[in-house]
Amino acid sequence: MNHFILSRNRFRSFGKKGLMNDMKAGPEEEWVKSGEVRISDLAAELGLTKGTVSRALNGYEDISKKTRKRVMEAATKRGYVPTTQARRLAMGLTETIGLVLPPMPSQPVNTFVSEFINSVSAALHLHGYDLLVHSANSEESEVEPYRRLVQSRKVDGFIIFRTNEKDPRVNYLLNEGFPFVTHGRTARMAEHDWFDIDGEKAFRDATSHLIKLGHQRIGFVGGGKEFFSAQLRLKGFRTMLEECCLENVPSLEQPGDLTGQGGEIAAQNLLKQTRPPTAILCANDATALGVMKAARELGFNIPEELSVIGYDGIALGAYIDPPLTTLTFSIEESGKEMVNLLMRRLKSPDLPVISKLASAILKLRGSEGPPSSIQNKNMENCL
Amino acid sequence: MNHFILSRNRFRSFGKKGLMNDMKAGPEEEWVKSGEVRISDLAAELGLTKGTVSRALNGYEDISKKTRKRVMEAATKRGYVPTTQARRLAMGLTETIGLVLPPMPSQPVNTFVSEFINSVSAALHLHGYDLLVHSANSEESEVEPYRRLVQSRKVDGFIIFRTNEKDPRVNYLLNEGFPFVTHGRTARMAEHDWFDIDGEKAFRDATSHLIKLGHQRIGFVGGGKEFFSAQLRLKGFRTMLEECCLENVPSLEQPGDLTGQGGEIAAQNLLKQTRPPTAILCANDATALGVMKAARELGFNIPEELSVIGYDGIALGAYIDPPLTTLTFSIEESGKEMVNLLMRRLKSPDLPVISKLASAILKLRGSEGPPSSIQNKNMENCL
DNA sequence: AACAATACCGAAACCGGTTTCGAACTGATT
DNA sequence: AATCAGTTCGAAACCGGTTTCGGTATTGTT
Repeated sequence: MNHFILSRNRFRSFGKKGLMNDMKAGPEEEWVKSGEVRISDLAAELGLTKGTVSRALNGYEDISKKTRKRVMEAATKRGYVPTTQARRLAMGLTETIGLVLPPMPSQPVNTFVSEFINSVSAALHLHGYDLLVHSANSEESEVEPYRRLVQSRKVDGFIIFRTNEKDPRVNYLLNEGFPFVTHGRTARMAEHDWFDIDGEKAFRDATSHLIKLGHQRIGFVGGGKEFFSAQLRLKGFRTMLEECCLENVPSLEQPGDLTGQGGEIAAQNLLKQTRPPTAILCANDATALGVMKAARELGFNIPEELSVIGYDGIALGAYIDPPLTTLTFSIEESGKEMVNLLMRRLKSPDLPVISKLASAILKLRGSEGPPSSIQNKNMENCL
Repeated sequence: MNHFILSRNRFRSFGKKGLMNDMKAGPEEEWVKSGEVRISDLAAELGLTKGTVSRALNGYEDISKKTRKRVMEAATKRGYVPTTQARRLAMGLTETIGLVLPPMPSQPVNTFVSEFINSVSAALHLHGYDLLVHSANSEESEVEPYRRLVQSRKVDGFIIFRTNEKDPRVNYLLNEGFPFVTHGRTARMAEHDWFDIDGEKAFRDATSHLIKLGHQRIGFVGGGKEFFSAQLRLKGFRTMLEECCLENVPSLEQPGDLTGQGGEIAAQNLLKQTRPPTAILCANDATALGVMKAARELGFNIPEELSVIGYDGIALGAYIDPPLTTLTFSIEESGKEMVNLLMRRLKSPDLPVISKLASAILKLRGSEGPPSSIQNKNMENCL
């Protein structure tokens, strides 16, 4: 009748830290909540040691079929689930990946972050890993959260996104030899795994599309110089201009900051020129929205008098007037691929660095079209 | 000279699980990475036991000032940081809160989730808690992720958002006696802590605003019936109509699904009526965007011929034409307050249930105005 | 039937901390 | 000098698992 041998820990109920009240309750009482069975309870109930139970549950070969069956059945019957903390401590790993949210713009406009978290978390789950999301405190250094997570051994690796060309987080983790994958390239991309969207190609495509429509004066609103991705987009723009023998006019390249406000300012600078561009390429959709707003206010009709193209593929772009043509990519794929890269790295830390480049596609929605007055002066030379 | 006594665990470097290569490296070598010092190392170095070191670091009273100072200094010098997993196992808590992302709409338009996660995570950090973000697998039951997290004891509590009136997650956790706080009310709100925005009042305000502008036929596009919040918004709308002696026309209340598409369909139903409304109130901004799109396509000028008001306060609303008037609230405050409620609950599980209601404010941006033909038939009776 | 090989399980160490208990030492009191 | 209370720390148990090692019991072989 040793059916209900209880370890004293049974009474450490959730968060209450063992207020052993009501200990007189009979052993047959149904006060057992899910997850309150320990491996030692199971072992005692079966007349085995916890080592044996553990091996039986984890598929060791030196357990007889009969015993294994007994153990498995008792485990499911009693609803035994191993305590994660204990298992992880014993195995010397955390099965947790850290993701530190970069400081948010005060007016966040795109849903990348939530979609990305969703996708990463789902992919991690397939590997038995958890996602720890940490927010960056703008008071302190950018690497501080990473340092804390590494030192307290809360995570086995990191997912980093929105990389800068010279990225302190990357420097720290490389120096520490700690596993991570970035979404976006960095100056040290040869030393770490990364996933990125081919923004250069994307902007070559977009530029080419505009040129084929007949545009010859194309403006560009960039992102912060610190973002590698923004530079690459600019590079794609320039490359295609050159390829098509179009002059690169410096005044048509405006800096931006990836926000709507930045787009407004940049658009004013562009459209108030004596010969304004007939099309504007924007480093992201938020910028494009700012550009469209400024264009409206300055009396430019889109797309008749001004074509606008963004980057990010935000869903909202489909609902504005005119719907925003944009470069879009799969966030879900990004998350999955990054998790694959990271899992590979965790399994075999000494494998050579690899990377993956995915492409964005141009989603035509209507904010671009042929310029009102087509002047094909130089076109024939090239196309 | 016992300065560098090393426990064998020193060599369990990150993820490699103790491949003790290079053990011949001299003790003076600088291969010690951050976070690789264990409490036993510290104890040996100081000629103390780990129990003593632990108590010294945790401020127990039975440690002499001299010893405490020695320990603290050695700890900072060697960069000792306790291993979280071990500490948590010993103390019987996880210091982790779970947040399960509900299934995402295919075209998410608002940034609530990322802002919310950011805010919750920051607030939790102040209390020494971590945020575990889990994504819901649409294949399985809604409560399954919660069950797993509870049983494997990965979290001490939950943050739940986007509640339904009858919410299986809430039922499960209440039954389990597991701590949680919801963002949004439920049918069992008397039994659990919750935080919510007063959507009813918000929609009374918005409706009142429209009525004062002269509108008498006001349409409403709701959210799914399962969402309590959507019902409350509808209730606010109806209440204010009644209060102002306006007839509640059933055909002016259209169901929606909180998406842009849903808004489009609902708007078509409303605007194709023989006497279309002069204003439409939408359960959220995504819906409002769909409504505006449909209105444009049907030739309604906004706000001259149709006023539109949304709810959520998405930043993008400021960049469309016309800028979307909306009801907005502080997501940061939501996160903070919810964390406060949850921390209180974790500290003293038996305290009575409390709740907090915050209010949304009407952010006028331009998508509403007086109706083109003002007929003040019934107004004088009420105002 | 004797012996080696194998299957199966218990015992114990371990992961890295926290916390309880009691012993040794200190200094003050009588 | 003996007693006593108060400091200060060591020893050991504990959290809940995993993994190594070795000892029986069983089986197979000649």
